[in-house]
Amino acid sequence: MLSKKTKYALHALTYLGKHRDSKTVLIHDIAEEHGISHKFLENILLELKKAGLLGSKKGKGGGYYLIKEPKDIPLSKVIRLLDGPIALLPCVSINYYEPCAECKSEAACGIKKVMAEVRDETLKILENKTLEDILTNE
Amino acid sequence: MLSKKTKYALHALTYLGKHRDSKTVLIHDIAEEHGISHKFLENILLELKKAGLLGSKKGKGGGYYLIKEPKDIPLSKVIRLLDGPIALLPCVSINYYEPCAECKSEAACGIKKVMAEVRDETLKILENKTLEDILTNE
DNA sequence: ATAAACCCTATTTATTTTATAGACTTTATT
DNA sequence: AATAAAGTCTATAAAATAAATAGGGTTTAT
Repeated sequence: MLSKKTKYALHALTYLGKHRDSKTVLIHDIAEEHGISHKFLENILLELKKAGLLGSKKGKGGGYYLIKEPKDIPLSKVIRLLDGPIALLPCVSINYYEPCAECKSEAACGIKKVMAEVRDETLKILENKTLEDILTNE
Repeated sequence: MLSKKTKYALHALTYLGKHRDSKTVLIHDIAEEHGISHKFLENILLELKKAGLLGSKKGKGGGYYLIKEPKDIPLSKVIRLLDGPIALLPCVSINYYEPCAECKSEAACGIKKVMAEVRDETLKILENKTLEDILTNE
C-alpha cells in the first residue's frame, strides 16, 4: 500500500493538473479541498518541487504549479520519490538496493530471481500509467 | 516492499518445498538456516498453517510440512496473508477495502480508477508466480 | 511597512512492525 | 508413568517508521 504521503501527493498533482490554467495554486486550497493537514502537505509539495515536478512562486500571490506535462509524470516517479522502492525486496531494488541479511547466496536465491521478474513487470505498469491517465478519468 | 514476515514466510515455504521428501521439518532448522528468530518464525508458520498451506505434527518428532503443491501457492496468496492488500490504495482493495478519508467522490476519482487498473495488472503477475517458480530457480 | 505565501529543519506523536516471553498441549520414547 | 521434544496460543515489549506539528526564515506584491 502507498503511504499517505504518496496518496496526498497524487491528489495534489491531480489538483494542480486540473488547474493548469491558473498561474499558481495555494497549498491551502489543495489541503482544504481534500481535508489534508496544510503543514503535512507543505512538506510533500516541497519534495515534489525539489524533484522537478513542480515550480513555485514565493511571496504574496505565489503558489505552486505543474512544471511537467501530466503524460511525463509516471506513477513510478511519484512512488519512488515519496515511498521509496518499487521492488518487493531490497535485494532486487534498482534505486534502493540493499542485501537481505537472511540470504546466504544472492546468486542462488530463487526468491530473488522471481522477485526481479515481478519488479520488471510491475515497473512496466507503473511507468506506463501517468498523471494524464488520472486526469482523463476525473 | 514486503514485510519481513512475508519475506521469512517465503524462505520457509522454499525450505519446506525443498524438503518435501522428509516427513516433517523443524521450525528450528528453518530459523537456523536463515538466521531468523525462532519465535518470530513460529508465529509465521502458524499463520501459514491456519491458511491451509502447511500441515504440522505435534510432539516429539513433529514439525511442519507443505500441504499444497508449490504450483498452487501463488505469491499473491502469501502476500495477502501476511502483508495484507495487494492494491496500492485501500479504496481499491478487493480483500481489504476501506474508503479514503480525503476522497470526496469515489465514483469520480481518477486516482481510484487508475489504481484499480494497476491492481488488476499487478494481480495478474502475483497470481501467476508461484512457489514452484521460486523452487525451479534455487 | 505589512501581510501573504513558500522554505526549511527539527521535534513530537501515533502507528505498525518486529521480536520476545511464557505457559499450555501433544506425542514419541524410555 | 515420566520425560523431553515439539507445536499452539496469547500477550507484551521494543524498535522502527509514518504522520503530524511547530516555528522561525525568506521572498514578494501591494
